[in-house]
Amino acid sequence: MNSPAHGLELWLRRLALRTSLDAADRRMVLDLPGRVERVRPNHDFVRLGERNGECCLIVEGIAGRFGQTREGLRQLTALHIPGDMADLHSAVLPQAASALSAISEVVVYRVPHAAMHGAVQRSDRLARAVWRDCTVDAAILGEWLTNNGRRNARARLAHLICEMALRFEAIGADRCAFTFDISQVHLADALSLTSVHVNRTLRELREQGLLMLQGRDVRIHDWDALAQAGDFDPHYLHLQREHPDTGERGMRAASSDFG
Amino acid sequence: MNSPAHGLELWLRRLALRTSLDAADRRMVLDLPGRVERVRPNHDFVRLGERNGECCLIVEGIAGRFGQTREGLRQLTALHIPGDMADLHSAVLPQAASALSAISEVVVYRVPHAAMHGAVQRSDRLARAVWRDCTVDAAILGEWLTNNGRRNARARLAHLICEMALRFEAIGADRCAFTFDISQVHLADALSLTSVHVNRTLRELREQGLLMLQGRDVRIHDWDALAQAGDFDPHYLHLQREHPDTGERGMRAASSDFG
DNA sequence: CGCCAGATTGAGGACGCTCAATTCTGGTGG
DNA sequence: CCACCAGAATTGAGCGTCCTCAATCTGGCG
Repeated sequence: MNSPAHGLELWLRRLALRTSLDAADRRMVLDLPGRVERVRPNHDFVRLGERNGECCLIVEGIAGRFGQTREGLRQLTALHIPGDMADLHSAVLPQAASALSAISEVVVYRVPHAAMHGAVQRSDRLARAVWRDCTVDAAILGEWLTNNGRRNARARLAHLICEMALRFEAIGADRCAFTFDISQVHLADALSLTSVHVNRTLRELREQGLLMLQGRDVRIHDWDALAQAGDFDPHYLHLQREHPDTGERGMRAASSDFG
Repeated sequence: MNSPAHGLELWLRRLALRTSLDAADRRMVLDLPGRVERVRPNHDFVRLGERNGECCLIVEGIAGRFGQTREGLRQLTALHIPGDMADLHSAVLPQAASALSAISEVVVYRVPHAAMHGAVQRSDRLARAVWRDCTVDAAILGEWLTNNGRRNARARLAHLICEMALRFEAIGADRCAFTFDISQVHLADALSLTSVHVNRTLRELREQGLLMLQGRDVRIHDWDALAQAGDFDPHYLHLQREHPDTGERGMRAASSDFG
């Protein structure tokens, strides 16, 4: 349904969130060339170790970055939704250290590195915004490490759902009722759990009246309780235009007036 | 012992690993202004949520980036050694999403963001190298997530030791005999384990003749076996000047002729 | 000599895993 | 319209890795 143009708009909106870009900057982003590609679920569109010459903008669907052990155990190290430039870092580090794979049916828009570098060289503001976007991905990664390493299954799952809710909200969805096209196996890969345990934990959250996840649809019944259960502080997502410059964080277990 | 100048040299060497920087670029890096600060073990030098105006180059000692849960459980999301620009990303995202803390006695060199931006604006090559350095940190973070999420304690510990060995080697140490000034509590924080379990696992590796970790000194007796035990593939560290452009990775369980 | 942080060891418990069977769901073709 | 199928979700039973809670030991230092 979504077009590459819409994907670029979503990305631009995020870039512009904390940097003031002028009309020329915006044009450059929206005019980024590329080619559209449709990827079936569970198919890689960036293979491990391959040197690739494009950044992949997610236009539609959910994509994941996978790490893997010798024994074949998989770990999702990132989940990407429309408007995410999934391997922006490949612009400066073309040798992929992890694979990108479609989780649902995905549409990507492949933007040549050369075009990306061209845009970034022509505008310092844009360069900074792009670099920052990379940095936000790293901040999310750090939060995932803390989440998976130091919280139990229930909190972990709640935390991930909260994160995805806010990220979907930022691209126009309803925070408490959105489509999240992912299987329990993939949730397990993201959370360093097994799908069996994800299933039981999901049931627990459902029975406690916090959320429902049926088929592709998430419905959050009690945002505050879910954020509390997930020990969720949305700061790391850097979704707000401006931070209250108080030095206070104070948004632990984000209350529902966030945003 | 180390001077800020030496720290900057180490950092520059890494920047220059994959980008050809000219004399002017090198000068700009080596002339980066800043102020030296000594930090005692277990003291934060970048506090959570505080907006800070400098990037911290580690000149001496070991520093760590910490995440934390509501209950106070801590997770190390990065370990930094001399020559690391520990919070380079703060140049574009000043609101710290995690704290930086000294693990051993640490000397940092605080470089004002303004100086960093100035250098980066004056040279596209430098801009790209700096952005890439940020990206390598993210690649390491991703590997940590996979490591902690999908490997058992023994492999996890072996993997981390291998990583640190190569990173120390890159700044002049001996891969198989180096000083790693860190407590078992901090190792546990890095590996998402408890210190008790780190202790037992360390003993196991010692009894199997793989390594010795006494006091601050690591001695690796059998590199190949340790890399095998840790399922260690050094690619993600991006320490080599050039990658064999074959598309083959082939360095799983890095053999000792790496580097 | 006393103190303290860190390392070490023991015993018991729990959270999440493994293996396996069963049910549900949506899509396909007859 | 139904039979069929594959993939996903669900549930059960038993188990193991790692955690918790101590207690003890060690080495450096005032």
